[in-house]
Amino acid sequence: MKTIMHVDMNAFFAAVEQQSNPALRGRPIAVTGSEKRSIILTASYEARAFGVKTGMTRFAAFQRCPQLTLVSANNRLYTHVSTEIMALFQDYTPLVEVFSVDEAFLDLSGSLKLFGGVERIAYLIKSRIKTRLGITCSIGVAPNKLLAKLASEQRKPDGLTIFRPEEIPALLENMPIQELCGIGRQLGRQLHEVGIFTCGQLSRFPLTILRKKYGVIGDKLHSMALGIDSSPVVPAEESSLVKSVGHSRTLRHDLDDRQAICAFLLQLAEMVGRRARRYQVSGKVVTLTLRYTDFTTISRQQAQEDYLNGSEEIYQAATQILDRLSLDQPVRLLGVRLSSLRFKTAQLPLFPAERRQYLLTEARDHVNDRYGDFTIMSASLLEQKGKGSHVISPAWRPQGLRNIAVR
DNA sequence: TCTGGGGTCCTAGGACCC
DNA sequence: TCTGGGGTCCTAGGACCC
Repeated sequence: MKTIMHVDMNAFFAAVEQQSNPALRGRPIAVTGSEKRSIILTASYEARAFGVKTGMTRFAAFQRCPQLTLVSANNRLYTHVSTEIMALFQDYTPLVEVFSVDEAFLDLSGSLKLFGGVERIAYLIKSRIKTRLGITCSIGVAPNKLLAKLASEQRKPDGLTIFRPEEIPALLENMPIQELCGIGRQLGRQLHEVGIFTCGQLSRFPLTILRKKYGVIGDKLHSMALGIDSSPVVPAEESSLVKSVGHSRTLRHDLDDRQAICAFLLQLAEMVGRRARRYQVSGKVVTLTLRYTDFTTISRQQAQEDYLNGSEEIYQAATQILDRLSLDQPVRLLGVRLSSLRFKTAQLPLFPAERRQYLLTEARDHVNDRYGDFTIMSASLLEQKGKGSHVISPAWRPQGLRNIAVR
């Protein structure tokens, strides 16, 4: 039987902001992107008391809490704090899986004796994070990741919940299904429709019907309802190669002018290309995503003849896809993604023209790494400089793709 | 002043080959 | 002189996570 711990920072972005600016402490604040059309990324507990939640528009948030203070997300600060926290976990086990910027799983099966039990490890982690960084976390402990995550959800903020193996069947019997990681709005609604509200009910529902309706997900649902999860805690150095790299952006104003759209695509292609080059991957498939004014969203992908990671090549591929689409409605979001990736060692091209382009890109990346994104860029990007806000996504992982270089 | 951005995985249909 | 199948790859969309 394993001992898995899930650590979840409480209102992470908001807590970090309140810690770094004492004037914000004890007050309802919310972290958002810098753009007009951005949403609430995280609300402080003071703001949550008013009903302010992640995903709300600023407008909706102010309706619920007029005295709300909005703070623009500070990506660098959060990654810095996150990296410190994740490093601290390493003191207790090398088996740390970073699940997101503010969450991690720790396999403590081999560390319990050394540190005197799981309660003590939880106490040490909590107090060290609190002392060093001034923020709190909720911790869940259970025999597997699914249950550890469920446990950490039980008490917030600053909670510690331990699910002992013998208590689990009783705990699950009346646990609402949507508390399980993997059952979202859609699945939850569908299961409710057939009268399944608790894990107990789900576990007794005929597996054959679940399979018929959900395929492999049906099997997964059944075992989840029983609290079964055999997935291992995978540290970054053992995690698999990244599958895709992409960026998307909601525009400040909807656009229907092809030239203006292309200018944004160039910016996105540059961001995608640069990240791919930094990770030393190239990809065979380029995907363009468009969201129209009415929110219908389409994606079109195209396999390329060769693996590529040059910004210009990605841009060309994206505009080729754009040419196939009609722009009968203004566009509110654009996205570019590179997938079917493979690890690619840097190799100087053979032909002079390509070689020149390669060296140019390398030099440009070097300058941009050193002096900031878009220090050197295409002339057509000039008028947009600074427009691309770099808001960190909560799904960001500190280790990123570090392991790729090892392969 | 309606509705972000980074990913992964699964499904279903069609093309194509044998 | 007809409607077989299996396998694989490609594509689009949607559900889920944070």
